Amino acid sequence: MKQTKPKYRQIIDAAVEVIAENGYHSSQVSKIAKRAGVADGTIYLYFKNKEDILVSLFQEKMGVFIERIESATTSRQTPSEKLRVLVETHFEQLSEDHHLAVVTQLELRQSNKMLRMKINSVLKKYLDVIDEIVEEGIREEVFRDNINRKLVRQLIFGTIDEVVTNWVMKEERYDITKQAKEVHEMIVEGLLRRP
Amino acid sequence: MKQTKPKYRQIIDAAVEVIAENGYHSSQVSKIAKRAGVADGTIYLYFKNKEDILVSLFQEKMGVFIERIESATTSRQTPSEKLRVLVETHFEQLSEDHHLAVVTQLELRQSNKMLRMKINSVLKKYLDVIDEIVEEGIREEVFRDNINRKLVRQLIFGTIDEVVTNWVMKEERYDITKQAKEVHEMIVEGLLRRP
Amino acid sequence: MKQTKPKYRQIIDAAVEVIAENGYHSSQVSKIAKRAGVADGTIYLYFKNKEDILVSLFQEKMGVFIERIESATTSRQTPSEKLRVLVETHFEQLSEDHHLAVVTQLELRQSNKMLRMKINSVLKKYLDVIDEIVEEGIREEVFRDNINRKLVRQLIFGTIDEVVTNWVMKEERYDITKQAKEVHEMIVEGLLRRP
Amino acid sequence: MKQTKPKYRQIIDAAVEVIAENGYHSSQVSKIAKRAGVADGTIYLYFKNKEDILVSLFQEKMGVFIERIESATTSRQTPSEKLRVLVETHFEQLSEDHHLAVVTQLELRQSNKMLRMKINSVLKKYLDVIDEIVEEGIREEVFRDNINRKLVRQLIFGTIDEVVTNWVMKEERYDITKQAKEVHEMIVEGLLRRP
DNA sequence: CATGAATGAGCATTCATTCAT
DNA sequence: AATGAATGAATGCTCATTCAT
Repeated sequence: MKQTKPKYRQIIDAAVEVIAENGYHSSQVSKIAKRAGVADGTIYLYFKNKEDILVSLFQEKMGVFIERIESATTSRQTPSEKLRVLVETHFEQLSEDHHLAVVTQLELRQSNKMLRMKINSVLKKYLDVIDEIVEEGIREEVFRDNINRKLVRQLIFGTIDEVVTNWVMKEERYDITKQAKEVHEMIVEGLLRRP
Repeated sequence: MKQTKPKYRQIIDAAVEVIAENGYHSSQVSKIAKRAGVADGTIYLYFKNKEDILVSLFQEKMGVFIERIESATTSRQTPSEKLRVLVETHFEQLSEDHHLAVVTQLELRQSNKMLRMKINSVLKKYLDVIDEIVEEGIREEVFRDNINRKLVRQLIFGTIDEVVTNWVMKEERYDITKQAKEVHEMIVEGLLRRP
Repeated sequence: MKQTKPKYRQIIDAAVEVIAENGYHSSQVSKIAKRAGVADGTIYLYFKNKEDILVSLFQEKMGVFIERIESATTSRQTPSEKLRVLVETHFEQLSEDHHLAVVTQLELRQSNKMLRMKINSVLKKYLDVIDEIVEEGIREEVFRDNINRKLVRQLIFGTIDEVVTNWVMKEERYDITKQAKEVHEMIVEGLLRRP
Repeated sequence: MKQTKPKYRQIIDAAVEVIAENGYHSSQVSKIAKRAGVADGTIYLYFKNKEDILVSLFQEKMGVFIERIESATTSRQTPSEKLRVLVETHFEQLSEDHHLAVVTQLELRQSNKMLRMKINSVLKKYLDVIDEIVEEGIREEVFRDNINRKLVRQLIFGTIDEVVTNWVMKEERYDITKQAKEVHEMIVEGLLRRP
């Protein structure tokens, strides 16, 4: 069956697979091309260079990833509920895409400083979502107002990231989505304003 | 002045410097050898291969790092105090050794999966320290007993790591030791048992 | 304004420009096609391959070049006058077409042996013109009869070519047409039969 | 028999052979290394990059080439004799080293502008030798004093170069050293001061 | 113990040419 | 006739590791 997906997406999907399976350093352009079913040279019609594949990959995948989290946290929810949904959706998405989980948690981190800067700018949008929920929680007097917003964001993201990384390194042998509730409670526990 | 440090340590110190200054991927064995003041071949009398330099580096440096944290958390302290001291000592040590901070937070993460597994086994000891403090807190009924110990450890380590990484990526432009108190409070707030 | 020149000529003119501006090795077929305002594939409807563009270019341009020299050396002139006109016309034509000068003197020489052999067969006609003038000079007893005709031709062509190349390499910073008279005198001086 | 020549010279000699036999564009570094009996990487211990091999090759070979011409034109000779010896020595040397002749007359000319600039600066010394002989001839009132020194140099070098190139392109099917006398006479004929 | 010259596997990228439309 | 997306062969250079001295 001939691939009919636009080549750009075809290549990105191939890259995720190849990197997840072979690791970042064993993922030659030619291997990605082969998996995508295109010639080596075709890669360069759609991407500036190898690094551009990785940046684009991250942008595409994280774009969808973050959008889903944004649309899952609707206006009717309380800030705490939003955080719960954020954790849940984060875990679910990685749970459903094994390759993506490996790539984002392990492989893409071994890229050079330049690439990681670009990756961070993509992550910025995710951090903004967290910031907004936290801000809302404080405004609505659900969260304590004596917290350092930036540190709280780092706690939330750092915790989620560490939990996911541990899960991936344990070769995803347990169901991470079942931890969402606990992780959420643990995080919120420290944020709630006491009467 | 001729170097009199044993060559093993000489090479490890050179590696930290070279990696911090040039980045992981620009740190060739020959560059490390030159900085250490030995011949390229000499490296291989003390280390199995390049990866072994990095693993040893991490073991040596983290060994001291963790020992200091262990000895700073004495038996007279409460679990919460111990956590505070842990955060403080963590921040202080990286604050005092710029090279080490860059290497552990940024450069060593670009290593391959294999190397990072070995690094994780070194980190295990640190995580054990955290686990013990948490366990003690629960036992002494200071921390809630309905928490998931493993997740709490991931929250503590994930948060500290994220805070430090942010600081290093911001080129250490602020004094991270001043954040120790807040980070500690933020973490403990979620752990404390309520009356 | 739409190009109305036949595509064949359009492409050759584009090639001269592109090669003169970018150098031989940076003159990709796609760049020539773009300059000519045609698609890459169209090139191959008019030329067998890239080398064929260059050979055709040289044939076309040198065809005109040599024709002009032939028609400038009329039957009424003495052999020495003909040589003077030959040098003059040679210099003038390259002087008037900067791109052509760069391409013939510098860029086309970086082509491979095969291409240069073909170029030489184009030059053959020019060398014939020289031969004929020399022959006439000897026949008319203006030039010495103890000269080696082939060597004299090599002296004439070698000198003219070297003078032009020096001029192009000096970025044409002086008026080469002003040297025609001197070059001619210098050449003829060695040819003239002494009383 | 193990090669004992210093590797630097070994590689240069291999390069001359390989380029003469395969042409400039088919002379991969790996091919040169193989011929020199060293590993590819070894090349880069002695040369900065591929271009550096070619520049060094030209410098080394032309260095000797020019030195021989210089020492053959001794102080006891007249300017005209010096020119004769120059032509003779030029022809003889290329006659004795087929590979070198092919490389200097054909292959090295297809290099890029950068390389040719460097080659020209090596040639400068040769042109200086010519200039000096011409100058001496004029000073001693053997050559006419109304000649343009620069143009004369271009005539001498252009002629010699053209004669040699024709010989090489004719696959050296005749003995070029036998032409030295004639070429010399032809050149000097135009230079001599008439009584 | 120490040296450092030598090794050689490994890979991103370019670009002339083709061919389905 | 014209297009231009797709092809895939081809190569200079780096650097971890070895080993003769």
